Amino acid sequence: MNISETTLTFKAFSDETRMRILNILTVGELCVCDIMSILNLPQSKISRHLAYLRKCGFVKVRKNGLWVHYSLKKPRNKIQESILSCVKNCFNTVPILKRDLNKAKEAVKSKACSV
Amino acid sequence: MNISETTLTFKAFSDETRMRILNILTVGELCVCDIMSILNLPQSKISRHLAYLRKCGFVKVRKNGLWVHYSLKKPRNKIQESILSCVKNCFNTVPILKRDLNKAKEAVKSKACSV
DNA sequence: TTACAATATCTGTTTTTCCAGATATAGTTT
DNA sequence: AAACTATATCTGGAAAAACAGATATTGTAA
Repeated sequence: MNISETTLTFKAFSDETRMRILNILTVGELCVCDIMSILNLPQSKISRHLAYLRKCGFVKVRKNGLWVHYSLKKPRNKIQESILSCVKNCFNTVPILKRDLNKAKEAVKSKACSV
Repeated sequence: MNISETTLTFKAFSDETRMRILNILTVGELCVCDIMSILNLPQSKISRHLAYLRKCGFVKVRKNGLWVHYSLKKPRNKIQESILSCVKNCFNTVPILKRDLNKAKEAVKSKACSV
């Protein structure tokens, strides 16, 4: 574990859009269009930040036809692990993150039904 | 707790210099000259990042004559608290942070003796 | 094979962040 | 008060990151 890997981990969360994306991915796998509609942000913005998160190894991708599904990767080290558990425990104290999370749960639930 | 405060918390740790400063402050109060010699970085660089950390409420200042002593503030919310405990638990897996920490402990110890 | 839909990437621009070196400020000592 | 010391801030510039809108790519469906 080196220091630039460590700062990278924090950088992932130091942008509002990425923080919101990482937050909602804690409920499970989502496709880009889900993320767009949950966060209500333009597609190119979402895609750009997802590319960032992919590059620094925070999320993984599953392609299925036209859809690209994103989910959180298993944490690779203690720091990522500990920060992710922080996300899960603390972020419901931030209104917008809490709201996003509820929408995300609905999206995941309705998906499970339709299968 | 709002979201920009949250991203700010992560931004504090998303720069190598600031991460190293926050890391060594976990051992106790240090003055700017201590920090300079522990991290071996130019004074203006340290000062600039300390100003940043001051502004976003991570550190507090105690002036004593010519010296300015910095220490960590008590965490203001669950997120800061949880990240700081992450610092204390995880950062010894990062060689440079571990080394910094040992130097910092010496600095604090020798200070305690001279009083 | 044409049209469409989902996602990714490119473009040009603006904003933010970081830096080294210079200068300013404000206590201390002589 | 002059010289010195510790620290803070300013300057100008470089690099990185962000954005919206346009375009490209790649499956799918007609």
